[in-house]
Amino acid sequence: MTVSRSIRNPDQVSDTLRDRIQAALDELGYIPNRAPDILSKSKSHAIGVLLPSLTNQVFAEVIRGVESVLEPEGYQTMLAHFGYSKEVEEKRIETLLSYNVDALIISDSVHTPKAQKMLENAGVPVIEIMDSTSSSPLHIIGIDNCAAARDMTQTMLDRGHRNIVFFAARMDTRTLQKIKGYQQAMAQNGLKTVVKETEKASSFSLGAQFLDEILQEHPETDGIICTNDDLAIGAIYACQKRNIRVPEQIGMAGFHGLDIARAMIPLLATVITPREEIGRLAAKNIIQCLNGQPPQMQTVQLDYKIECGESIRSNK
Amino acid sequence: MTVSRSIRNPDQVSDTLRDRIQAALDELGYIPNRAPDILSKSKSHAIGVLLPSLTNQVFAEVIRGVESVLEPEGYQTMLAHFGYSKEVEEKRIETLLSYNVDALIISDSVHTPKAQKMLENAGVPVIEIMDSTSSSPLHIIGIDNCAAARDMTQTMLDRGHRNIVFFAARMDTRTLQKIKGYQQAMAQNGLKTVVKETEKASSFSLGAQFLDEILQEHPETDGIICTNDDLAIGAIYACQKRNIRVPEQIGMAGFHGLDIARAMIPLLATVITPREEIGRLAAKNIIQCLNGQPPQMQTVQLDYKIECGESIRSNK
DNA sequence: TGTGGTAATGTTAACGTTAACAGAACAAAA
DNA sequence: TTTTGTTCTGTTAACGTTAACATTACCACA
Repeated sequence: MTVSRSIRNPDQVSDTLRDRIQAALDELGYIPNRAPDILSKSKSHAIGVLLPSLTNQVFAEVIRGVESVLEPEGYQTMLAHFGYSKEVEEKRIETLLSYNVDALIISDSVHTPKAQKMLENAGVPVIEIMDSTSSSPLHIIGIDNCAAARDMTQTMLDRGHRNIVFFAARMDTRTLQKIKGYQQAMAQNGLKTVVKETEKASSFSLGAQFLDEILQEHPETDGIICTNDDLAIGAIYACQKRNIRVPEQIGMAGFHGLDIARAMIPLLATVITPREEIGRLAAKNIIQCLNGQPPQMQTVQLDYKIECGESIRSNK
Repeated sequence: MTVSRSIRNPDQVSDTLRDRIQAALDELGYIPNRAPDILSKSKSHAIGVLLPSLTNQVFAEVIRGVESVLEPEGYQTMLAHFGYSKEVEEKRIETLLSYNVDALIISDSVHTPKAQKMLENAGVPVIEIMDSTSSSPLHIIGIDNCAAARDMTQTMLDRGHRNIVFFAARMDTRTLQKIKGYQQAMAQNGLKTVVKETEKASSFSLGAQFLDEILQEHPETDGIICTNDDLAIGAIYACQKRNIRVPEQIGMAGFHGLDIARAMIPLLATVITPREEIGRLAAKNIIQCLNGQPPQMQTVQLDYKIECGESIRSNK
């Protein structure tokens, strides 16, 4: 007990004893064990973060945002990812909760029934991030993917692109929202929609492959909007190989505004999303909950920004 | 106790009771608590993985490799990163060990004295990954970064590039090894070396900035080898903006072979590193240790591959 | 009806830390 | 010397699960 005190409340222990204890700790290389604390107080000082993918740069930046807040507060981030599979997500939720995480940040609104139940009974704060249009009863922090895609489509329409196609991948909630926004904008202008889709992960090569296919299936295509930058960049490279001029012959727009999109030539038209800010806000919200302050808002909707770059036609 | 048995050894419990228990578990949404097990057996069924960065795609792929092995074995991956800071690394090692991880995968050989001591006294298997030339006493799985950089430099020299400069960032062990390899190859050919370096993270924009600077400082430069693909790609875009022909005027080589490097135009010359394989092997090694089999080899050195792409001059 | 055996269920202790309380040591004042 | 107060150190119990052991229930057979 005196050792414990000497670590946590050093001034309650006499100088002599504290020095002797410290010497012993150093010699032994003592590392405190968190397990008993977790056991007796169900407080792990760890926050679970559940994302579809870690390879995806978008989520890497969300993590950075989360950690920038949690770390100075003394919380450990416990990462897990589920590869876009609801069944794996269910297992991951169970694992995180079994480690007694103090709160949970998740990134989708559709779950298996069992996962849904676990989240309801978790007994710890749960926050959903990424898409603000989610119908989930949880606290939500994200952007309106539907509106963003609608805006980007309208921007392309305004600049003279007509036969615009949507390239989708990983048909998750967010991609479905983007497709919806694209369809709304096209419908408003009385244009028909074409969506290329796959359950596969998005990648540069998938963008190139989709471009080849669309040239066959819809040679009239003069604009493409992609569910993310990878697809758009892959498609642009494929155009360059085929001597198709971007944006004169085909305009190209991505989503997220990754570093590469903002460095490449031509500069990619894209929707810049506040990924790091989403992570930061989610973490702040969690900290508030854990400190007993109920969070103010049910849903926090952040702004996105349409960046026109050089890969869609210029205004008029 | 009967509930515990009904979960772990269902056949030792009568059918009636098992059904009643299951019904209760379902109703309550029971999630087992790992803390007591961790406490009484010091077995968390979690493996700590400590990397410099998660944003860096290279490490994201290492993680994928690690998880592809650990997950089917029923182990949870506990990720932590330290942003290339030895002090943060020390804290992270302590945190991971305080959660009773069953093993540790680390990615550097230089640590603070305290961190060093913690690793020695950890009482769990520790494996170091990434650079096989490390002098650490631990089990090591990685590639010979020095030889890889030497090979790439020699390849560029063979193809007529002479005034080759090295672009470095994040001066970690691996980058230092690469610089060493570059210097060896240049010295063998009686050429003088120029290294641009910074403690900042590598990025596309840093590559562009370095290119601008080197054009000022060493206008005779006709080849650049970069510590990773990001820098090389940023530098190539900067060349394109300045109408400098790659590879005719300046040859450019990266490191790692990221997706984008293998999709872009011109195809980037790069060293393809077996990142996912490193992760897989490290995890397999850990599993072996935990199953009581001592690993065969102290150091496992994996192969890299020189990919010439289109960004260095063609052979003769 | 008891006897022996097996199948099913129950009890205890252990893990490491700390809150809450208990006790000891010491100094200063009466 | 005793009393009082303060500072320091010690004891106990709790957290949830499970291995190891203990007990009970039940059935078959003598």
